[in-house]
Amino acid sequence: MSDAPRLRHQVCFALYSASKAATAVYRPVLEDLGLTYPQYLVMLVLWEQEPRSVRELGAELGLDSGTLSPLLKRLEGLGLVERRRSAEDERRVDVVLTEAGHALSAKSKAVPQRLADAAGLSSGEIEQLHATLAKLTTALNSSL
Amino acid sequence: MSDAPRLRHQVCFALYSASKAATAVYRPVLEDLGLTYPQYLVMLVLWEQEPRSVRELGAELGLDSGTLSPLLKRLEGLGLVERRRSAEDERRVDVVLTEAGHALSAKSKAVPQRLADAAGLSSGEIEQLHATLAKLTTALNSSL
DNA sequence: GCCGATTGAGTTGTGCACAATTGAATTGTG
DNA sequence: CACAATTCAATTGTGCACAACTCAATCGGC
Repeated sequence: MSDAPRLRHQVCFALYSASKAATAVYRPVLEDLGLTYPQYLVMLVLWEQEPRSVRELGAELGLDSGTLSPLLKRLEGLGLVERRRSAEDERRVDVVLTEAGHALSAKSKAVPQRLADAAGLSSGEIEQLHATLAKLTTALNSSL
Repeated sequence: MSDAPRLRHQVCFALYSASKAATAVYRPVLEDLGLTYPQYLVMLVLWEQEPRSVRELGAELGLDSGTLSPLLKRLEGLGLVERRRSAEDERRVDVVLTEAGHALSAKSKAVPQRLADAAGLSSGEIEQLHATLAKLTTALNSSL
């Protein structure tokens, strides 16, 4: 007993819980779009800029091909993206949005507000949280 | 392009990234203990108090039986816990630590320090982050 | 130009997360 | 007491995360 680390005192558990809670809030909203949360993240990157290689998507999101390959296959199955071998470098696969993929962008605009509404934090707190998380993530990733 | 939500501006992505980075820092440390991160969380709960029913573990961790049942089966396979039907209520399964499970507690004491070392945040920032995350998680979960 | 090293995407295998369902045990109400 | 409703754990199915590996394309040094 006793001097073992306590669950409620652990920042790692607070992060884990908050992250799960956030995706749980998004889940029903994204379900209306026909997307899972990681699929939504991929679409966010593509809505910013396309085409993107699998490699670039992985760098943005911190995911490897073992995660992205099947995920992109599902997005392609949904008719939202297309994959094609890059002409300049035959190792690369470029991912581009289909017309349906572009169209979904409009329907997605209301998504982030959902989290803000449910968060119960002031915009100042949100901003500070965001900054601290960014700093933390950078430090943790660079310690590996 | 345009007014689509941007990945880097999303708090949900900051949470997702930070949570993944934290478990990545823990992974090699926990590997020395023979545990995955969710298995470590379950052990944390049991080190605080046992026995715990599957239901109670799920309530503490926010996980359902679909996640816990196979996870506990693996912990049992490792010889760290035992499961047995509760005497008072035959629906419940009580999870108890084995001797090896108790012994692992001592080796786990150094684990949380690893994250603190890698975090690059002051203890004040950590504390504030923890408080904000707790508040956020409560608000998000109660909005469901 | 050749060849070893590296890079990029995909596959396989393990484990977590969650929805939906099953089936047994218990509870509540008539 | 009876029995419908609820609770609890387990199972099934889908999808994400990551390690380890394969294989082809490219790059670098000579």
